[in-house]
Amino acid sequence: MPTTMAAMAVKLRDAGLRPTRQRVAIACLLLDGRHRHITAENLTAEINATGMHVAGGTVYNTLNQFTDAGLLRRVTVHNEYSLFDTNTDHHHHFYDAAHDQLIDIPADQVLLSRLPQAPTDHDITGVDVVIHIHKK
Amino acid sequence: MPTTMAAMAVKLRDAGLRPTRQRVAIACLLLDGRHRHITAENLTAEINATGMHVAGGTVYNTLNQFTDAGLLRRVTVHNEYSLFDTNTDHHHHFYDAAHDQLIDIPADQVLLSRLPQAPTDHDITGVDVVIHIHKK
DNA sequence: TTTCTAGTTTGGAATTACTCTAAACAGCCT
DNA sequence: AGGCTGTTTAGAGTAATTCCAAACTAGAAA
Repeated sequence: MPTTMAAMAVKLRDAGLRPTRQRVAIACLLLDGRHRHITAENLTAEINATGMHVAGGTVYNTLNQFTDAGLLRRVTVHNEYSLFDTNTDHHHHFYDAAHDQLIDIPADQVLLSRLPQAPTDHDITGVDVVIHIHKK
Repeated sequence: MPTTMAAMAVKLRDAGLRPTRQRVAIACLLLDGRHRHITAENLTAEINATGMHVAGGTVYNTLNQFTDAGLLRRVTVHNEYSLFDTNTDHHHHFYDAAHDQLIDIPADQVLLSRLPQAPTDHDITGVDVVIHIHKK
């Protein structure tokens, strides 16, 4: 399964995003099928490691655009900085605050057998379960 | 059930916090038994409304100290600013991102009938369920 | 009651994550 | 190639929060 730049360009176009050099580069790093959690800072470092340069603002814009397009998922476990999950399938998270570490939980390992009714005139758009853990 | 300053001083002392003027004032506003969600900015406005003044840094420090002492609970639904919940009992939340609105869900309205095992050497310290909703 | 001290508050500066802006640039259609 | 429109860029700007060193205070002790 070669994740070529051409394949990424197609993926971006399908998502309604013009495949620019920067977006393709970031897509190659993030949308290769591997499941990871990444920050803007973290991503910038990876881009730099490949020898190329992308402006800070563009990194933020791109992460937001990918998220809006459904290519990434924003994970909210603390309010210090944004975390993006390359796994957009339905799943949940363990979070160890002491080590600021996030671990995926497959959707089938959490069973919500009772959910409340959404408030009047509202639809449920998603259910996030965060299980806080602490090292013994 | 009068929520006197003296009662608040006792509550603070029990929590291991020296009952200073500022902390008692904030406790009177937040720890009176009412369930609410509040931000630092919001709290500052309320303090000002009573005619007293508390430095910005102290508001933040106090909210953090109350949270560490278990008198408040930090709610993480976005990463723009911190939200504190005066309800420290186990419960969950509806969150409407479009209106940045948070609504409590009593614990018994969510039934988690299957939970994953915590990673090796880790304990589960809490389970947060956030149900994202959107106005029709 | 005065004194002492450790803990607290203060205002302002510093930090941090992120957004905005206006000018340069690059896809892509023709 | 030409040109329109969307994108990138560097740097300035913003907003929430923390840090700092000096002034203050609660509470213990004298």
